[in-house]
Amino acid sequence: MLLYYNAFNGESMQILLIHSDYLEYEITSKTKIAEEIEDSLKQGRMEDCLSVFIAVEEGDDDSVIENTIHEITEVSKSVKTKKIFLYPYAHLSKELAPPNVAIKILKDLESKLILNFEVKRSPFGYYKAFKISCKGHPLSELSRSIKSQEKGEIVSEALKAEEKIKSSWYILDTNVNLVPQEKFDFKDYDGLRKLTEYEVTHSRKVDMIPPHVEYMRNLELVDYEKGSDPGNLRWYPKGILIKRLLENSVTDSILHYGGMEVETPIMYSITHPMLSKYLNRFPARQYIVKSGNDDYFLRFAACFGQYLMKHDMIISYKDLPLRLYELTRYSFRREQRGELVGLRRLRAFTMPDMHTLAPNMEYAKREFIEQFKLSMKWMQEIGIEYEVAIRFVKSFYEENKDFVDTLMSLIKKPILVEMWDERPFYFVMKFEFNFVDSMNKASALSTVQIDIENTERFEIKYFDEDGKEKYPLMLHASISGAIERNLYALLETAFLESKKGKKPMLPTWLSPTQVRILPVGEEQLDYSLKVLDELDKAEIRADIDDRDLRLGKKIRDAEKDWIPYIIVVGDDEIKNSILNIRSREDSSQKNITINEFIKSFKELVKGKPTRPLPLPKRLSVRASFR
RNA sequence: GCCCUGGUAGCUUAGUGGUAUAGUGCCUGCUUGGUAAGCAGGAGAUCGCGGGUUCAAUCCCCGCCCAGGGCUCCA
Repeated sequence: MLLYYNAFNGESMQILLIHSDYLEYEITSKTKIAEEIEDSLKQGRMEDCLSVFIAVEEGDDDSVIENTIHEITEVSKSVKTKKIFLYPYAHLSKELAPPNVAIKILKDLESKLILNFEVKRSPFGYYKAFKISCKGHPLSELSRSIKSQEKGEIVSEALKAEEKIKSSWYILDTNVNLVPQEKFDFKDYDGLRKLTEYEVTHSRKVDMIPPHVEYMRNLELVDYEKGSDPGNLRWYPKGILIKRLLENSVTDSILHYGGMEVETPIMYSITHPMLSKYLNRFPARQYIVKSGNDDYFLRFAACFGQYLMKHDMIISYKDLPLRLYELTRYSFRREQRGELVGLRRLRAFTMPDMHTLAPNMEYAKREFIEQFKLSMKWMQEIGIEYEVAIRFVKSFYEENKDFVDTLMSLIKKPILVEMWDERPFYFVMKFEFNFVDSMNKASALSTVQIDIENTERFEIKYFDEDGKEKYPLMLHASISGAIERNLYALLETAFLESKKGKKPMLPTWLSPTQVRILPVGEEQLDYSLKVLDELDKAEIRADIDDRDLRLGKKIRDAEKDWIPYIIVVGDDEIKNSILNIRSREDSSQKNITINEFIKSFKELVKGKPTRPLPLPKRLSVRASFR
């Protein structure tokens, strides 16, 4: 099994630090476990250095390296030296690591320390004569135990491989020329410039709480939940309304496209042979759940359940393309603590996940293009601006340039391209639609990938015309990307608009309260309730501010709630059977009849799903969630 | 996960080695009003959690938790 746990308490690397006037050594003889060395390493001397004697213990792994560097750095600061002498010294421990592990850790340590220090290392596995002179001041002799990571964590091979993979960055211009990223003129492409900077150089200069985090909490949509693991949120009624509308909307579009909706378990056995192999080809960290004595991992997408389902299916070439779809509530990824932010990066998130089987690459490409279009349509429907990134294995690009032409003819703007020398994951190509937020951070929403290895791994087969069983190709698609991330993009978009001087708001079809009725005083309440009833019958989410407050106050509260339409009901309106309506979008006021309003409103939200308001309609009896 | 910064009523926040402001929200009463905040009174805080130093800790020290930023990473 390729998975590994680095963990378990107890093991630690032992180090002894001595601030020395000098340390010198000379090899006397070789042991069986000696590393190969050059002659220059047979003796050595360093002056005014921090001598670091090290014993790598059983169970130590890479995770001790950073901690050791940290310790050495701290001590070197306090004794004010930039010279480090690493000296393997087995006698510090009774439970030594295997020699190959120890050598690797020592070398890694050396190569990382060398970035900030002058470093010498004596060779591993030799008897050596050495002389040392200890400075003798209070801080000059220190010993430390460096622990491995304490908690069990599974790091997939793909995650580790990703660190090593070489990629090149280009911009595909509108003439479908591949321009090296640094040579492209970004003048008219600010969003793409930000995406590229983010992806290539990772440079950003920001120092503020992300606007969407303030919004999500202040609007009583979503909040942090201290009682859970970080990155698992609590959703209030208004938030869940928006979430459900987005979910229903994307599910509808996928069902119309031809996805067959299924539901699969959220946890799978860690020892299942097919699954554990796949875990290692996916760049994510997992949650582990115990059931009795068995370990299960929480799914990070709908892949597992759908693969296992497809494995058992009997599929003819006539049935292709075959698309299984699930809205994963939830997908779990145990992201690093420091990566989690608001709605942008979570440990539990909702994602529509569709897997399409295609008999060959031509077919797969055709599907890819259709799903690319479907994603474009989604982004357009929720009104989010995005930048396109495509990632290829180099050889795939060389063989499929025409395919790229087609994508460009659809998107008609420059695209960021990442090209891999070799294939780090299970896919040869993917696209993403990236949203760039108010802090110039980019994150992926829609994505489709062409997978060339998993049908074989999971023994997913179809019967071809010739009656033989074959492995199809498979596309992974998340048409909208994570639903939470869609809301993040909507809120950040609202913030970006507000910076331009517009009032921040959500699209009307997603606004929890779409219309608020404000009776000027108590005498208008009965009439106002009738108006509310009419709107309710028309399936418009309306509520009424029947609290004993001044009108100005009620208006202010409605504005703070980003309500798209405010209706004020006073004696004049009642007398003339007319509604006074203020629109948030353009701050205009209109006097129209209720039927006119309903008609224009329905026109505006045509084709969009709707749900009732999940809160009391009278504000006077509505509790606040925070 | 590591590094940096922060955590004081529901929310926003002032402040201090001798347990603490204010605004807002909430409750009560008064008021009745036209497009972003009427008036008054009241309740509301183990100052994130645990330990240490001290006669005394919300404040100083250590550990932890949570959040934001950086590294890293992605739906």
